[in-house]
Amino acid sequence: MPELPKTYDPRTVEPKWYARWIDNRDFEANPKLSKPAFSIVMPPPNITGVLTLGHVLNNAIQDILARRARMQGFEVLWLPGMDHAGIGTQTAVEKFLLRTEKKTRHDLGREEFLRRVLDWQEKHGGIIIEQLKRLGCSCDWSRERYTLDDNYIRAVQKAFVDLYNNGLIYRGRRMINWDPAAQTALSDEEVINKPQKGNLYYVRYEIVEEPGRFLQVATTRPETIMADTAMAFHPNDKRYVDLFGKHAWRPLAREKLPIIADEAIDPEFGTGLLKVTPGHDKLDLEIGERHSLPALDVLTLDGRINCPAVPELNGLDRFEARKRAAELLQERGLLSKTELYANNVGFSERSEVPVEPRLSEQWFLRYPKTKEALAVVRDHLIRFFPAHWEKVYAQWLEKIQDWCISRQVWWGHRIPVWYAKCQSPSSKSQIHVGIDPPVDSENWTQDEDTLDTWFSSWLWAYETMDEETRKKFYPTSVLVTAPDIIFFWVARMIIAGLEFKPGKSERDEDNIPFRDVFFTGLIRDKQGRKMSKSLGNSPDPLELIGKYGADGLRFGLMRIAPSGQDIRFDEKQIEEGRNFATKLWNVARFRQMHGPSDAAPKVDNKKLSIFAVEVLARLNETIEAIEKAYSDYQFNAVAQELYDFVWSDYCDWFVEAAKTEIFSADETKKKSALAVMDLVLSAVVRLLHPFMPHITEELWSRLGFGKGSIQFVLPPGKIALGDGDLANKRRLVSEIYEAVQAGRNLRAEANVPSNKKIGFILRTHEKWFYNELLTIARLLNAEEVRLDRQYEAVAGVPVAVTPLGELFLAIAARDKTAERARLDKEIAKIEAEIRTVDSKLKSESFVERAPAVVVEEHRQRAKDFSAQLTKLKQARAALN
RNA sequence: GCGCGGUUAGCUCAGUGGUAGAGCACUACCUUGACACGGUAGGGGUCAGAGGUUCGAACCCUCUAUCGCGCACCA
Repeated sequence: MPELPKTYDPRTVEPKWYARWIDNRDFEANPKLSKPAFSIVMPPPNITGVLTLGHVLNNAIQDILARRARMQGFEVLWLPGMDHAGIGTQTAVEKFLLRTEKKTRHDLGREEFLRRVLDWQEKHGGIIIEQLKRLGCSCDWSRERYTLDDNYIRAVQKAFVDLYNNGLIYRGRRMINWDPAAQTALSDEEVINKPQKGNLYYVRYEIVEEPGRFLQVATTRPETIMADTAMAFHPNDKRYVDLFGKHAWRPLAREKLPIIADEAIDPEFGTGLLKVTPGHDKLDLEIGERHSLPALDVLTLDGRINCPAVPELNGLDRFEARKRAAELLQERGLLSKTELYANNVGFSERSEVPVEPRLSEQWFLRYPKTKEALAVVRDHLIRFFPAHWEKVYAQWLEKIQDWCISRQVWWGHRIPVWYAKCQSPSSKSQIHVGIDPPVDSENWTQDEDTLDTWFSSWLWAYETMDEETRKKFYPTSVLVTAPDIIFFWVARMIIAGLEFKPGKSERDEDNIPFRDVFFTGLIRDKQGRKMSKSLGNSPDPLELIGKYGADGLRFGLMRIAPSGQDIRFDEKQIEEGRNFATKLWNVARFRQMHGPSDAAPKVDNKKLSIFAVEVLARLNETIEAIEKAYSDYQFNAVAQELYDFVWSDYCDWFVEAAKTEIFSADETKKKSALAVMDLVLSAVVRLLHPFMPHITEELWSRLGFGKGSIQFVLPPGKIALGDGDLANKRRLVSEIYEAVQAGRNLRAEANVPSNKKIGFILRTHEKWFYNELLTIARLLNAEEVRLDRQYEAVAGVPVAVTPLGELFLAIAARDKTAERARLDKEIAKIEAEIRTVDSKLKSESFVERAPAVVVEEHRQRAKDFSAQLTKLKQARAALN
């Protein structure tokens, strides 16, 4: 067996193993096997996206779950894929065209533009898949899917057609969110409200029937005055009652406006008068419908004024026009005042421009199965982790509105609807809704629009699977996703599952898309800002992999990823992941230096050193803690448990203590210590494998723990330490370790260099640790630890009171002042402890009402402390 | 306005009623026969504030402050 290199080099090890796993088709799921199923569908990244830290976090978690399940004997399907990302991809290509050719998509025409998108996809598509492979993701790449696969397209169309035939999808002219930059309708979820500083303009409207009398109306949008079709006040508002039925002059594009009364008006706001603009405001449209007012549209699709009647404004951009309109009114004496005003404005999530409420003919979905969707989460057929997202989910479903699913975008799933070219108004067949075009297609034109990208992704959990796969792997075991798409995707997938029933029965539990949902946190930068391209604060994960290895990145990130909390990213933490990998590597290397490992180490409980008992007991505790953490999706806790066990319990304590046996001439003892190391190392690499797949596979192979891959080996179970004396042995070890720490502290306080071997004297009547003196000496870096029951130290020789006895440094007396100060500090510490414990014990209510165990614990502590204090005081008195 | 989450060491964060923790950073010593991407020791916290429940509160309850998120309102 070749010796391990001195440092671990992930750059050669990681790609080597990944290639081997792929060659062996280790990640491919076989639905024919009888092993229990475990499945995850990957939230499909955008086809032209590149890997971000968010993806790393999300996919590392999925990989951990998939790899752990594989080890546990599940048949695992982790199904990867990509999303066509309608608006996103189209916008990227449009920007590119404008920059390189100074052309818009309209210049090219639909067909040519789509060809260009495909070129773009050819060039930039799928990069992220290669990056995920570099991360070590164990996806079944043979099943990679795309939301524009032929089958998938048909499935999306079928969903549309079925919903249409069930009366759930309809076409209607309604107020929608219009994105003037992308020039498409958006769903409510794609609009983000942001507080904005603006002005409240007080505009004067003259009363037609009473020339010279003016009404004041407060508005934030004077540029839409030309679309006013009424003035309105609250019917109980006495100020305006006499005006009911009269008219006001519209100040721009002068027209007579009826003055009406409507309950929707808030008399407290502004002047209590509302200019009713049904074409540009949702509330106004409702008022307009109640009073049969016309809805005028004075904006173009790209957000300019379309009103030839006011040439000063016509053609101006909406924000330009707002200023100009205010000036015009000012010039005409119709603007009485302007106030600074903060209100919320809806922005397009994608284009980051304010959306325009707009009356438009679009396709809508009346959500089905909303009650059932609420129930499956409320009744925990689907469990959310962390659970508080259940409430957010429920609130969304309770207030749900119809979903505007059509987009004026070319890249995507074309709406499967055709309109007859020559319509005979009475004919019912002027619309054709179907997966296939009408037979006489030359007489029909297909709807120009495409479907909201989420209308395709909501089928992702099962339309990515064929019949056989679905039978085995649907519903999926768990979905791992970021909470910002809980409405966009998670909720809609649940609805789709319940509505389309892809499961093996009609029952909800067979049709829900997943059983658990784990919501990750969002990764922020060190200042707490969201990572974004424009801020440039998002590190390139590939660069991090280059510096720290994929395993280092994964482990470092997982250790700081608290469940459901946002994560503040700091590269230091990835460095720690890398350092941990190196630590593991080196402690394995240490084992390997002492001969070949035993794949099936046998340990005899009776022959184990007490230090071995301790480390194995800690391993058992760690295994238990890890299992609990996994069941709650507490990945950071799993990582932390492993980190602490490996670094502290195993490396710092056990390996150091075991060196006594490893370097001893006693072959039996040496073998026993090496067997314990094999036991621990073999367990540790298996426990770590889901987090750090490459290095653990390398060590598994190098140390020869098994012939095959570590991927399919059962995780370690707890080791039987059925020794009735276990607790006692563990107590002895902790007393030894405590004494060692006290002794090391003595050395340091006395300025003895770390590498200098020095003598210790232990004054004690205890005998039980005689056999461990060599180990104690090694841990203290002592040349010897001499036992002396009667030892009388010269005043000023440093001493520590330990559970084993009083431990003296075998050096000449120190400067008495320094030693006094040191002891005084120790005494003060102990006295403080005693005060705390005593005050509790003196309290009658504590002694009476606290559990007996707790009281007894406190009594024991008080006893120990005062014994320690007595000895410290004696040492202190000797210095006087 | 409603709802959710956070506030613990200089920093990033663990900690579900009984002795306040880790890593980083800092200080000192150390290249000791796995590891300087390392070892040993040390300093550093009235657990945001106030009140309550309890024998006992970082932890449970109420209120306040503050930061973040979601929803609603938005003339």
